[in-house]
Amino acid sequence: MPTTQSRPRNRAETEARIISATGDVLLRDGFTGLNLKAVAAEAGVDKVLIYRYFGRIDDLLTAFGRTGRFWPGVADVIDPENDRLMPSCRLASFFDRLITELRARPLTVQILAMEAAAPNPLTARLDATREGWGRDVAQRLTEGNTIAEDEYARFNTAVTLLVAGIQYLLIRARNTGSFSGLAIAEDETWDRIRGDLAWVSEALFAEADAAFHAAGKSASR
Amino acid sequence: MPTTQSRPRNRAETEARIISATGDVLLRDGFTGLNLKAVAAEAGVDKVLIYRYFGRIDDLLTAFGRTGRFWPGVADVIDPENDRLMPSCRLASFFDRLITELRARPLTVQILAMEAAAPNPLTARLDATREGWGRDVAQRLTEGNTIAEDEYARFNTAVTLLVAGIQYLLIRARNTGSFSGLAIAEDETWDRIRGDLAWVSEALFAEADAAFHAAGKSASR
DNA sequence: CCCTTATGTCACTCATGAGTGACAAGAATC
DNA sequence: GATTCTTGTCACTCATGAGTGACATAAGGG
Repeated sequence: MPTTQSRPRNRAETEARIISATGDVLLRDGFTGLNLKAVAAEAGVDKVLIYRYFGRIDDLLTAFGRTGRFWPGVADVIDPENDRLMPSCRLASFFDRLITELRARPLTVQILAMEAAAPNPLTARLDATREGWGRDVAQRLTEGNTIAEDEYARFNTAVTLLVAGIQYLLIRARNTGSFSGLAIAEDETWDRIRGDLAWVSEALFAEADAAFHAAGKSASR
Repeated sequence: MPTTQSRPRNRAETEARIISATGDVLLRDGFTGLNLKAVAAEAGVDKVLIYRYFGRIDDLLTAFGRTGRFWPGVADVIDPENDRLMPSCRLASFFDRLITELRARPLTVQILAMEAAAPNPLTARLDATREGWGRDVAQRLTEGNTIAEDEYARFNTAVTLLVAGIQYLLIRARNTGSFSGLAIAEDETWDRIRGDLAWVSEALFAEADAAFHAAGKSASR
């Protein structure tokens, strides 16, 4: 509970405190504990200022959504050597990086959980950011390789389902230690998942890898 | 709003009405709209009776959880011809049936969404039901086939992730029309997903299928 | 130094939902 | 028919969170 006595008047700083407090509350109490009173208390600021500066609570969420880059960028999840890797390695590296990025963003996982419960202005922001992300990623993962049209669609579905599965397990890991026998709260489990996904990637891309080799490009990382 | 005038006094029926109303509210308004007042109104019954007959709201959820078989049984998701099918077909049939079963249970999907938001007595029930389900299913899918120890673990992770992905997409489909380009609210999309998962199953089980053929068993459905 | 405005504080209303106590009226029992 | 228990109704309290109006004071401009 920060002192409210000696702080000089400063709208910009107060706004920043409110935004920051929003993230802190979300992180600490989850989206179920996110409300104006809690944010005001966390920021050491009167409720009224939130209304004055941001409008209603939805607008605060919108403003909060604008401040952070919650979703990892395409560059963050694509291997820097992507172009030289064979398809399965590209995909394995993508899963590896996606897991790392999302596990490093507990706030993002909270927003994902929020989104799963019910969409709102904040999750809409995340949704918009993610718009096209899937397509861009898929493009980076497959570009330069000869993959048949229908195979591409199947590949897309498979990757989407696996990405969805990763998100879901991360959401569940906030509250649950074990999912279907996987200790999803443990780092070691996620290391194992990374490894297993590398195997899945190979299985999914067996043909594409063969074609890649036949084309005489370099194959391993 | 049912009439409260002429209904004869009957505790058993009233309890049944309350339980039933719980499911109706959950289905209609989602778990965010589930509260005592709404349940009482839906049942056309006074709030007090819920306290009297069930105790607090958590106990109502527990009672509600006891009444229904929300999670599909192992037999519902395993092909009747499972033993004669090759591994990839077993898995494909499992995905097919799981999707069918879960899509036919909107209430279950609501409870899954609840569980993702925050565990409670009702979701605990679902969780307990599901306890061992994954193991049993995996056993049925692989029994009689020679699968190496480490390959089994990888297989397990892959299936868990895909099942998690299916659950997540179903949860999201309550509120969102499109996820990563997939129109998850449409029946046709789910038909396509079933087909694509059959392909994924083949890719994951290529080796096991080969071993199955080598053992001279019948191969197709 | 005074006045205006922006910043911050306080004290409320309104709505909602959990939970409780007291009372009214059937239904069975004697 | 009077008594008693159960079922159902009504009228509240308590807690919480959204949202608003009125006031106080710091800061800067004239």
